[in-house]
Amino acid sequence: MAMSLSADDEEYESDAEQQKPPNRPKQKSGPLPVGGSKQSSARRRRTRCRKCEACLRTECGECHFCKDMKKFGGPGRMKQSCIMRQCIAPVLPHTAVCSVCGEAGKEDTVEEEVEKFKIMLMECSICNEIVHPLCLKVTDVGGVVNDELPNCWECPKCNHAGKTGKANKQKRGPGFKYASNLPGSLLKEPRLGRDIKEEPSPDVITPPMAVTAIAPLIKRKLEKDEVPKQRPEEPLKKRPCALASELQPRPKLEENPLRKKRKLFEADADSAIRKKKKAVKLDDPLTQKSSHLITTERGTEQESDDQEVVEERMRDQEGGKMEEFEDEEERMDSEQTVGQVVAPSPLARRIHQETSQSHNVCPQAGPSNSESGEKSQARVPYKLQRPRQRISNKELSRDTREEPQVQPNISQMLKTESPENEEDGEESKPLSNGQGSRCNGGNGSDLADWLRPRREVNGGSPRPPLSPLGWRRSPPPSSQSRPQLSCSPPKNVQMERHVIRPPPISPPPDGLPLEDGRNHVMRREVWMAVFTHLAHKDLCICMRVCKTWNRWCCDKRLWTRIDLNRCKSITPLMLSGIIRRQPVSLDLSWTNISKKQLSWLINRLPGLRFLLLSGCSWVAVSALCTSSCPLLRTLDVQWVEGLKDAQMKDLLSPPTDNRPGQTDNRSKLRNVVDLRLAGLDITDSSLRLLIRYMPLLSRLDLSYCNHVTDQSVNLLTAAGTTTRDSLAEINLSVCNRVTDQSLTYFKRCGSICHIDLRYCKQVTKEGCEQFIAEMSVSVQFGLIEEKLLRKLG
DNA sequence: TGTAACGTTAGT
DNA sequence: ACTAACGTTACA
Repeated sequence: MAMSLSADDEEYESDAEQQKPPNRPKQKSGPLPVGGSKQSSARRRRTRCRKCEACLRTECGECHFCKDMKKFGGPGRMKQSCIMRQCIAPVLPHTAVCSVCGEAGKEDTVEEEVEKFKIMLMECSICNEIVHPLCLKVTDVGGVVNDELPNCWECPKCNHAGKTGKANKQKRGPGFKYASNLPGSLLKEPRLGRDIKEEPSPDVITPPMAVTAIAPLIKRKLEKDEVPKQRPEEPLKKRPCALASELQPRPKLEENPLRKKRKLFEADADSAIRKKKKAVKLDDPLTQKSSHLITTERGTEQESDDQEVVEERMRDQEGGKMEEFEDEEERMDSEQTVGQVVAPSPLARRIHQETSQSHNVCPQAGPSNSESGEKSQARVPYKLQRPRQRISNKELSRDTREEPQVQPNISQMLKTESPENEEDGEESKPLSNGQGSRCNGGNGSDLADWLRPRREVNGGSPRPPLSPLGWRRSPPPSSQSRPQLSCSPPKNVQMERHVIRPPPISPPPDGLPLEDGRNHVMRREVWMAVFTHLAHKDLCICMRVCKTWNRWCCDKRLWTRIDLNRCKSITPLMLSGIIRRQPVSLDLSWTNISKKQLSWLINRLPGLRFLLLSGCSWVAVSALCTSSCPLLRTLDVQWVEGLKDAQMKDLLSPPTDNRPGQTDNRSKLRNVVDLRLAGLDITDSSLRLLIRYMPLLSRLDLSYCNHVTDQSVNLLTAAGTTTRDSLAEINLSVCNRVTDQSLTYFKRCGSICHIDLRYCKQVTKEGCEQFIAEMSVSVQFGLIEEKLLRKLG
């Protein structure tokens, strides 16, 4: 299509219509029949929940889909929802009815979760049938509820029949919307599903794989009203199974990622989880009071599973030498129940310790302490592959129907996701938010992991000396090389496999449930006030205390600024943690973040205002060329390796969108106010671009830019330029080609109030004094330091 | 294999 | 009737 539509007018659009764009599908009979009858393959189209954060957002106007919309001047051919508004929990349409009794869902008519489940509509991800579980009358087999999607399960019939859903052309399951239309690599994950490979992703760690039948249900229900959890796409493929598949063979899931997690109605439903365990058993999940059951189960199960995991882990990880890391949250998750606000049980602890290693299986595994970036990178792929191999082997030798292969994973998830699981229990009432817990669970630790190690890293890793100059000092050019950039950008980062999930939306619980069932006297906001004073590292520790704190501490208000400066390696889990916390400011300076990772990040941080990428590679920074971050105010790309004029052009130039209707000539960085270009080999040609595309530029750091001259300043302050009026602060320190002449140019700037010319060999003290004298007529400047001029008052 | 485009459904 | 957009198809 690109070609035929390359003409770029809207008018052309009509022509195009007539001419029939290349991609126009041939006429087809039309998608799914309505009515959701029992025919398999007749699927009810889902619709947005209207409640999740994504649904509540307004269109960004910037994404691929928005640009296609007529309202944004596009041709309106794609007909897709704004990327920022991809519903995380698409629901069944209101018109959906039970294929057995013909009636709608009636869960609103009862209070009890178990009852609700029986009369709510459930859509089978395999046969697409929508029914009230109660109408099925099938009690001998269990249904498997898909926690990822509201009202979705594998009905008892299909489950019992061993259908895999794959039959329906690799179905993704209801509500699983591929973001396939999205350009770039950002959203590749969905597709992955197809090939089975579910990769470990941050989210994976938190999959809600339920374990028991009813509990999950209950939980899900609760969540449902609060907040939809994840995105449609992920559910299927990625989330649930990712970890699992990675870790071990999961024939079935593989076939149909959608399927999954919990069994209902099945006496031994839980078997899935405990398969290894076997010790504990649920009677009838449906009728059981899940709470303690779950707890109990967990206890034992965990233990055994953990061991298995460990073993498995050892095997997987050569020598079992993983980096040590603390999975605080995991511990928290596994050990504590909602009500428990304090100390984990010794047993739990022990288990945790024993199994801590296993967690490393997850790609997240925070920053490796001593592991080199490369190493850690390599690790990922390794894991990814491993499982596959195993899968095939096991598949061959095992009854795929069994869920056994899932165990280790599950146990892991239990550990990591525990909050959710626990919630399943009756105790779940307090939070009852799978999503929240999930997020918190996995993320708390991830962050903790990286925050902690970071310290060490900081201490030991080579760091360019700080410049003596104030103003965002920057590492001197020559002296040191950029920290491990050499081994930087992870190549095989599986970003593609990451689930795209907005931050938690459900309101966190307001109270802190105690063991006695009551709430702590201090309400959430009070606690939050306290948390506000904690360092991130401490917040991470707090996140281990209990689920409630875990959620509270993940509040984005506490994470407006995330600093990963010089963090050795950026792991998937960290990325996920970042997304969840939705920082306003993100410092990734001197990290080896890859382009894909950065792209993935910024596309998910709509509120990002400050992005610091100094010392990163241009390859990574180039992600800004293709990703949208219209609200970015501060961009720090100083000392970016390979960033020269040509790259600056790529960075600043408006997107070249040839599609009809695309006439946005504005730069993606048009709202940048503070730009840091220290240490770059850029010339006036880059400055011209700045002048042209950054009309709001107020602070500009050109220190250590050896190509900057008086002429450069002349350009920036020339009549007719926006910078002439917008520039308030400029740093030209260590720009040896700048002379006193530049000072005369600065007199033209109406807003200038800070001029840093320190260490500029050709700038004289006399020149500065003269500037001050001449400016004194209108503005009083002073010398803060030698060659450092600042407006007084 | 990636994704633009489309027919049709869901909601107002 | 209209808009939004889901889920699928087919082109490149």
